[in-house]
Amino acid sequence: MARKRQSQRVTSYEVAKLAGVSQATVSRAFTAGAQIAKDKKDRVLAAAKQLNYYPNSIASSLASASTNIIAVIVGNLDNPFYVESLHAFITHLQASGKHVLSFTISQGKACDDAVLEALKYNVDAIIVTSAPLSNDLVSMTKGAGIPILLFNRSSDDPTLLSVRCDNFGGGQELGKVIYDAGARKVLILRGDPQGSTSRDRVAGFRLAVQDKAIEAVRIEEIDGNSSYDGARDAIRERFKGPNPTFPDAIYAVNDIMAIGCIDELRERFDLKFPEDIMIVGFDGIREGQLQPYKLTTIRQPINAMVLKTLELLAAIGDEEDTVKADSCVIPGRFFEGSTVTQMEQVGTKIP
Amino acid sequence: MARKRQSQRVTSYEVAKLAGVSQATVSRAFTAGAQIAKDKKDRVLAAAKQLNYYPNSIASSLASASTNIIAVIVGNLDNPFYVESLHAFITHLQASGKHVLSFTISQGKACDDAVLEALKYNVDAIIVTSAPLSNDLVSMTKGAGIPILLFNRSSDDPTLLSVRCDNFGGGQELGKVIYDAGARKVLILRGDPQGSTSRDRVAGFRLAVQDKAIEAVRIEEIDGNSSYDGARDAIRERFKGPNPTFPDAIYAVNDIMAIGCIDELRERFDLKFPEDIMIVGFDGIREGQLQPYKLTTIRQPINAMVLKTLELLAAIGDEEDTVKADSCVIPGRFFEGSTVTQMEQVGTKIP
DNA sequence: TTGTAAGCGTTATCAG
DNA sequence: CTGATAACGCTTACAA
Repeated sequence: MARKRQSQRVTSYEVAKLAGVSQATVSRAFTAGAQIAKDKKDRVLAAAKQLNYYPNSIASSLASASTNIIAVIVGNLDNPFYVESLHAFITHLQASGKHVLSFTISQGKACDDAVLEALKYNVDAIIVTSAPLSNDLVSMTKGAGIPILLFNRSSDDPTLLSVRCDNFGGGQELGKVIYDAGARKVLILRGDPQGSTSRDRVAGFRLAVQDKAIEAVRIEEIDGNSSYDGARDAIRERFKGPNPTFPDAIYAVNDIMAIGCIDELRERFDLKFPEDIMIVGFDGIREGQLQPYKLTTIRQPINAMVLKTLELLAAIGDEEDTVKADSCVIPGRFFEGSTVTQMEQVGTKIP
Repeated sequence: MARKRQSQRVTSYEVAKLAGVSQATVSRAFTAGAQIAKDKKDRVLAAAKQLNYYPNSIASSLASASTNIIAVIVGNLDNPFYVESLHAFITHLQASGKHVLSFTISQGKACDDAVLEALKYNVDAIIVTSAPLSNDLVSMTKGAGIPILLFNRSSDDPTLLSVRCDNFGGGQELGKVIYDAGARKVLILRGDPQGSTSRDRVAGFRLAVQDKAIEAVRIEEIDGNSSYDGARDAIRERFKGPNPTFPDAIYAVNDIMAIGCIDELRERFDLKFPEDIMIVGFDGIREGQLQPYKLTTIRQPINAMVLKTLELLAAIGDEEDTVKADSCVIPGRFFEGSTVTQMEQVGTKIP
């Protein structure tokens, strides 16, 4: 049964032979914390270096339980927030010797295919950022014993762990700020109307405004597709026609849409922020802090969120069920840019 | 030799039993284009669905030659260009049933560790974007028979395939544009002084300017670290002190530095572009086209570059050596923003 | 077209 | 602490 050798890759057997030990000993030499005498280890490592040997992680994945691969499914790399998140995941996982298998999902599509692929590769965990997930797949991952974690989104399924920013609380904070600044006519730019994130951010905002509202506040909501272009389109549509009237403030549920708003309103109407309109966003992406924007926003603590996620992952590994979902909502931090100001100074173009 | 079963994952043996066929037949049922009778295949697939079976890619990777995993090593996700590139790689590879194992490298560090990790996982190929690579590692990948491709950078090692934009040509084009606009005093903001990319872009620019130069052009070069912050720092340092004099034009060898320049000069000196200073960048990242910038630049054809890269990969798979490196330099396209104008209209603050 | 069985290169168990 | 050896779940020659 001759079989063509698929590559010239050195195996632990060859190292073992050269070092004069068993293959098992070679394996131990490359396993941190394994029981092995120092001299043997040195001998093995020397032989390995001489032969240019490095362990075959695929073989080790097959033989052991774990691949050291984490699947990260990113919904939408057009939104810098997800880029920064992916970046953080790669960096932190790399630091702890794990690897990231990245998937992207086109807007609006379910991430079922990606999850299935991840399952095939026996990944240690699946992290889903912002994309819907079918119940079938969730149960398959459970069957496979592979943890799924949601990042920056929640789910109706309470058994699914999720790490996210306190979207409701952040929305509230922005609502207060906007109300206190004197805005009484507010336009909200929603993201994905299906998504929990947008919903919570809007709900928090509305609650804060209503709590405060001795004076009535008129709120209008439109959809901005969670994207720069979507926001520009929505704004263009909303303020088309001659002599549009503008609100006192705009609340975009994420920064990238806020930037889209600003660009569109500057370009078409030469509006000034905050003099003509106030605007706030949510996320704290870097673009929002570029000099022409200096956007007032809630900064999501991406690093803390990522670390929390990895912590949860570790916890799941240890004990099956002691994981409490409560602690997985992390507060964002208000960031004062220069797109909100006291209403006295605001000269809106409203008749 | 009892051994604890590591998971409840269904194997092809169980499917085989249920379907009343051999395990090999199950394997064939899941292999596209395999020789198998339709009725058997249907039977197998039905059994698989019933048991929630899906193939184990790790096992298949071990048994076969290929993992269907491509390692993509990204130097610097702070630069949106690399983000867009990574995005394109993930998208296109996903479309052809491959997977992306992502690595990032901290600024200035070699990507040797990442390459070694990739080798351990027996990836089908390694794509390196912008990070230095030691010769040892290159020879190791050769030994392992794993192709390495450079993306957006070249190397002294002529055996290394590389796909990149025509940096020299793009630099030339920008040089012409700047000269023709009337600039005679130019500040160049370099990126990584070691890197081929920055070097070629500068060389092309200088050549074009010298070719044209009936009038002498004064060129000064400073380093911007290829980053937004680096550019701001460099500009701040360069124009510190009272009454600085400004050049006619700035050539930042990438867009993200150009944006940094603009922000810094706007914030500190309230300069207008192009009225006070002209500026051009290179890359064509989305940020450069935001309304406050509208940066004149050379747009790198990321998609074409990525497709070319994957094409090369496929070619390497087929025939070992027929790959010609010539065709791997792809021209960029000049994009006219609004940061260059005829010098008559330029009123610099130079005494 | 199908089944049999020998790898693929590790890890993990167990006996020494 | 070390070595022998059985998995791990698949692919693939080869025989039927």
